[in-house]
Amino acid sequence: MESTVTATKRPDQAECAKAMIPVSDVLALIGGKWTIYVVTALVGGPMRFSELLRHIEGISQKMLTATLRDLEKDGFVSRKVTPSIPPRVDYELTDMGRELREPLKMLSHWAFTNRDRVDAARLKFEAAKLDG
Amino acid sequence: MESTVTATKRPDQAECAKAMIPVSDVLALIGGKWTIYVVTALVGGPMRFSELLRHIEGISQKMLTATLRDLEKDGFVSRKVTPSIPPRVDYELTDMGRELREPLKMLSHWAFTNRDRVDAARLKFEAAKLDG
DNA sequence: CGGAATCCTTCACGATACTG
DNA sequence: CAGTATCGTGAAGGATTCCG
Repeated sequence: MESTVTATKRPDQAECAKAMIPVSDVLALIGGKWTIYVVTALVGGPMRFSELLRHIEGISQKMLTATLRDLEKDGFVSRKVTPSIPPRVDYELTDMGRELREPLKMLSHWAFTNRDRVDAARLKFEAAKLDG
Repeated sequence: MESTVTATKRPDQAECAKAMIPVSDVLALIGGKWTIYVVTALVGGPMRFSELLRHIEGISQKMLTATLRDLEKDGFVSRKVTPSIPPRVDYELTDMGRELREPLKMLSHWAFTNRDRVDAARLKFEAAKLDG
């Protein structure tokens, strides 16, 4: 079956090269400074604009608006306006938005299990720099 | 055992809120414009600086240097100098760098299976904007 | 309340030139 | 060959003000 496979084949090279472009794309989609914070906040259910603003510490109203617009544009969140006085706008994750959680969980798991390795590498790098 | 658990608990909220910070960190680590290109190029094995420069289309030597420095600082790639004439520098993924492929594969898989959904959402968003 | 508009700062990135 | 140094640009993000 696999008698012709050589040890030097390295199929991952070409394979990953193709996959690289969409990865770059999705990174552009969720790579914004506040994107994952907004997505994560909405995982628990729909939220109003002002709720998000209070819930996500440090975000400005401008960036919240921009992030929500981008997420809406790409189909990750839906926007429902209730024309009352005062107006009410609810944001909610779409099905696709919720499915984002899977790859995000992978990333968070990786990040959590590797954070001290990264820290150690940084200290080592600093030390090596001082030694010359 | 779990008689006190209510239906409105939504454990994902708090759970994700904690995981959010490291996700944001790792996104900052690999969020650079060229980072995944460099990592992907190195998946096939060690490479010299000039090889990477030729292999990664469009990258400048400044950005390649900067990206490699960042990756080295965080422990994703190792740098081996051979003081010959002309000098030779080889870059290679560390174990941790190789482990990055798993979450990256998740992202690429997600991106690939969802790219037309994103496109559709964008068209719909554009159309809705024109309708007013 | 939920934005839009404006101004300003920072910084990532690109192009080019120079060096051990 | 493998960088460093310098300059310039645009986009991202922050603070503030105004509006329906």
